[in-house]
Formats: sequence, structure tokens, C-alpha cells
Amino acid sequence: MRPREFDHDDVLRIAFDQFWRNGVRGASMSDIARDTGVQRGSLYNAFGSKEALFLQAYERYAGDYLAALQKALGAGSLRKRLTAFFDLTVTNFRSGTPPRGCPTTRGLMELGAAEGEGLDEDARQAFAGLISRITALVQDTLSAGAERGEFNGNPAAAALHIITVTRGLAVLERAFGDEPQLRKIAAHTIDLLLGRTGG
Amino acid sequence: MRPREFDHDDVLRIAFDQFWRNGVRGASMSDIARDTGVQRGSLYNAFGSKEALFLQAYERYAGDYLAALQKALGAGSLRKRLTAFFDLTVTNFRSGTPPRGCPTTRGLMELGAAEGEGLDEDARQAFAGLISRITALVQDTLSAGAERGEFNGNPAAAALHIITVTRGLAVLERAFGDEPQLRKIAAHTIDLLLGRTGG
DNA sequence: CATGTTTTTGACAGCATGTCAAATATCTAC
DNA sequence: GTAGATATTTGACATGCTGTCAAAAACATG
Repeated sequence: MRPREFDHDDVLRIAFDQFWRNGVRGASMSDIARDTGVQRGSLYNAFGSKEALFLQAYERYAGDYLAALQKALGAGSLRKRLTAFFDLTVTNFRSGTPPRGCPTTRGLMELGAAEGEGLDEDARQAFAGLISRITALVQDTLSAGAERGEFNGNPAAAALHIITVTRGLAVLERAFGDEPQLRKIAAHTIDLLLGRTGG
Repeated sequence: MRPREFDHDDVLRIAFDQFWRNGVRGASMSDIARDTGVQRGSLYNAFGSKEALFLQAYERYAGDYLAALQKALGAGSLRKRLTAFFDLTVTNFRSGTPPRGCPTTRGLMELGAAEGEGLDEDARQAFAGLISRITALVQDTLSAGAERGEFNGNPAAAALHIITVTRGLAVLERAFGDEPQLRKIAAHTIDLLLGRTGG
């Protein structure tokens, strides 16, 4: 066999940065080839297609991001946990120069048809999978908070509400790019769920 | 002069349907040419570019949609108004076969760079403009409700919260296509803002 | 009926994804 | 050490996209 001349993980990292900054459709295989120093044909040989390359790169990101969220949700009062969760979310959306937004939300809205039909069903499942896992983390945190008497509502409904707000923040970030506004909305959401005082 | 062989408005309607179903990037000028019966070159002659065609088609849609929202927000108790608002929102996202989702949210997430740089700054402003106008409508409704004693919170903050949730609903619609779930989230949002009982 | 102006039409350039055959470089077996 | 097998690299190609342009066509106006 002839050995590969590039590092698999390096390519995934560099490719994902391209996808994140320019979108899956906006990033071209030529761009990725230029940035990685790997020729376009080699990328196709190694990954099969642009979508397959994206999926691998996305799974890498999803794992890292989920771990960071889990850590943010894991310490302090419920209010502190949720605050850390939203902080990390907004910071993630606003990372990069210029800010890159939310890759999950962007990827989701870039898809072809709706669920069921659609060629990029694999991508949709990857995006939906991360959202579901984040929702589960939040719900667990709320349930634990409820047992400690820090929250008295429906953890499932509240988690769904929170994930909805985070997706909305991703959209407003693209519309207005107003980071203080995003943080105000996040704080307001926590107040709505836990009450304005103490919590 | 030679007269135009097609109806300007017909083309805008048909083109927007293409954009709505397949996204701005996903819909090709060839598709629109086929559906309208107007040759590709004629479309470029009449509208200049795909983005310019989209912008005109989008403004048409935005005007109609805003009028429908205004009507939904204009009658009954505050709770009824907000319920009608969310109903219309979700129904709009789920219209078409297969459901077409939210064209504003999709268009926004399809854009190139973030605010400031980016070539499609005109499109971003069109999307942000509709979102801002909807937010203003909701805020007015909440303010009026507050004067009538139906709401005692901050109308500006609550309106921002509501618009954030609607953007989140647009994203979750693409992720899961679960319409009952969307309606539950909407109802829960109203309960959070107005209180679970009466309102 | 002739002239002028706009629309229409078809061909072209440039860039995208994806495919493929040929060339290349290493590993393995002897 | 050498020869063969095998996977990677490389460049050319097909196809589809946006956008441009010059030539042809069709109507309005004098």
C-alpha cells in the first residue's frame, strides 16, 4: 500500500473551519484543498464526497461542543448552570473573526427538502442528533435542579423551551450581530423560567 | 420598444415558490425559467441577477405575511392574539408539500459572511427588516395588553423573547418536522409570559 | 412604411462537484 | 535485495450553475 500523505484529523479540523465560516454550500472543495494542501482528488478518494467530509468534520465538532456544554452545566446553582450554558452558547456563535454563527443551525437551514424526502438525510440526522443530545443534557440539569428545589416546572417542557431559544439566538445572531442583545435575551429566558429573584 | 412577453408579478410569485421550497442557493435560474416559461436570459435582462430577483420576490412575500400577522394580532384578548400569532407562524412554516419551512430564517442562515462584510448585505437587511417589523407588531400588542391589565412585564423584552422563539421554531421545524411539538412549545411560551391560568 | 429601442435568444466564460484512468510510491513476500 | 500488489495521487473530463454579450426579433412611433 501507499501511505497517505496527509493527517486525517488535520483535514477534518481545517475543513470544518471552512464549513463553519462559509457554510457547507459556500465552502468549496477547492478552498479546502488549498487550506489543507491536499489535492481535491485526494479528498474525494479519502472521504467520498463533500457531504461525507462534512459529516465527519461535524461529528468531531459535535463531540467537543457537547463535552463543553456538559461541563458548563455541571457546577453551581441551577441559575449558574443555565447562565454558563447560555454564555457558552452565545460565545460559540460569536467566535471567530468575523463571527461564524451556529454551524448546526446554519447546516440545518441549508438542507434541501424537509424531513423524510431530501438527499441529505444523513446531515439532518446529525444536526437533529446534536440538538436532541443538548436538550437531554438541559433536561437532566433541570430535573436535578427540581429535586433540589431550585426549579418547579416541567423539566421536559422547559428544556424544549431553552433549546428553542438557543436556536432563535443563532438566527438573531445572523440577522443583527448584536451580541449584547443575545445575552439579554438569554438572561430574560432564565428569569422567565426560574423567576426574576433568587432562583 | 418591444413589449415584455411575461407578467412581472407572475414571475415573482413563481420564483418565490422555488426559493421557498429549495432555498436561494438551491433554486436555480434554470428551474425558475422552466416554471415561468421565461428564458433564463430574459430573467437576467429583467431582474439583473438571481439575488435581485429574490429580493423583489421576498419583498412581495414580506408584505403579505406582515399584513396577515397584523390581522392575527388584532382581535380578542392578549392570549388569543398571541395564540393566533403563533398559529399563523407555525402554519406558515408547515405550508406546502413537503412543508417549506421559514423562508426568512432559511435565507438568513444561507448568507455568506456575518453583518458588516458579506456580499449579500441587501438580503440580510431585508430579512432583518421583516424580523424587526414583526417584533414591533408584537411589542405594540403587548403594550396595549399591558394597558388593559392583561400583561404585566416588559413589552420590549417579551417581544424579543417571542421573536426569538419563533426563529427557534423555524429551526426545530427543519430538524424534526414535528408540528405538534412546535405548537406545544408555542403554547408553553404563552403560558410563561402570561401565566398558566386565565391570562 | 421606415426607424429606433427594448426584449429575446443562443453561445460563451468561469467555477463548482464528482468521476475516472493513468502514474506514482510504499508495503509485503519471497 | 528485488518484484509484485495495492492504495494514493494527479490531471483531464463531464455536467450544471451564474452571469455576460452580441446578434436577432418584435413592437412603438414618426
